[in-house]
Amino acid sequence: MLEEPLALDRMFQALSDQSRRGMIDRLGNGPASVTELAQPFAMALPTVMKHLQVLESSGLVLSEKSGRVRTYHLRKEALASVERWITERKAAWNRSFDRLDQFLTDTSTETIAK
Amino acid sequence: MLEEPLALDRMFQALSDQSRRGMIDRLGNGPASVTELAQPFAMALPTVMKHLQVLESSGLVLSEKSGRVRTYHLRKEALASVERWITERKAAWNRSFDRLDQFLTDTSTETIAK
DNA sequence: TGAATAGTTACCCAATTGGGTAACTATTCC
DNA sequence: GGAATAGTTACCCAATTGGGTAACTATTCA
Repeated sequence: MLEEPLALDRMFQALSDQSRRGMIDRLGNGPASVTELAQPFAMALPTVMKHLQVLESSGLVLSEKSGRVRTYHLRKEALASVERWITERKAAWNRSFDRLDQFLTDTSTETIAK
Repeated sequence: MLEEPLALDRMFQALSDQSRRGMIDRLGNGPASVTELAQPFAMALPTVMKHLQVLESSGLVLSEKSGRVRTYHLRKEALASVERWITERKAAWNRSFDRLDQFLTDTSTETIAK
């Protein structure tokens, strides 16, 4: 339950690059090899590999190699933990709005009560 | 409706640092000055300012200065656009699961039909 | 008006990042 | 066994990042 802050660091970092988000989108359609993932990008293969390593070390993606082909696939639970961070914040913000509402209500009631 | 990719880059980048996420958490409780935001951190003020500038240029946060005090506050709509990116992906993934389900169903029906 | 406060600017520095080439190691196919 | 394919390793490079110090400019308060 205790979210590792460094893991979140790496996930947000991994998501902060358009190309990497593109690779995640591609993987949303199912597993793919390095070459398939590289195909839409005007990048040298080793550069693509670095992006994939960033994604894998963030935990958003996994790979295993069979023969000469390495296949990547999504780890949806990881994306879920990013989502959790966001929804927790939204919840907290709404709570503090509620407190403000309450304060305003109390204040105007008092004013009326005078 | 067309999400600016570079804006997302900057938001995810801004969220990829624990200290910056801490400042966002603090701002969830209401607006705060630079000094207040700096208080929990063992960082020099100019370092804190850089974090705040990263947050502001990502659009997650806004500030205005009155007298000698600069006050920061959240821009919740911005966090919402990060959230949107994530929920869109989740939706897409579920759709591709549905297709897989359909495929498996069709296949087993065929097999039975033989 | 002078001291204290709040923030800002101008730099410095090492580590990381996102891009690249060249050369290499498996695997697989004819 | 040799060529083609898929990926990997070892480097290089400039720009960015996350930290810092020193010195400065408002503002506000006594």
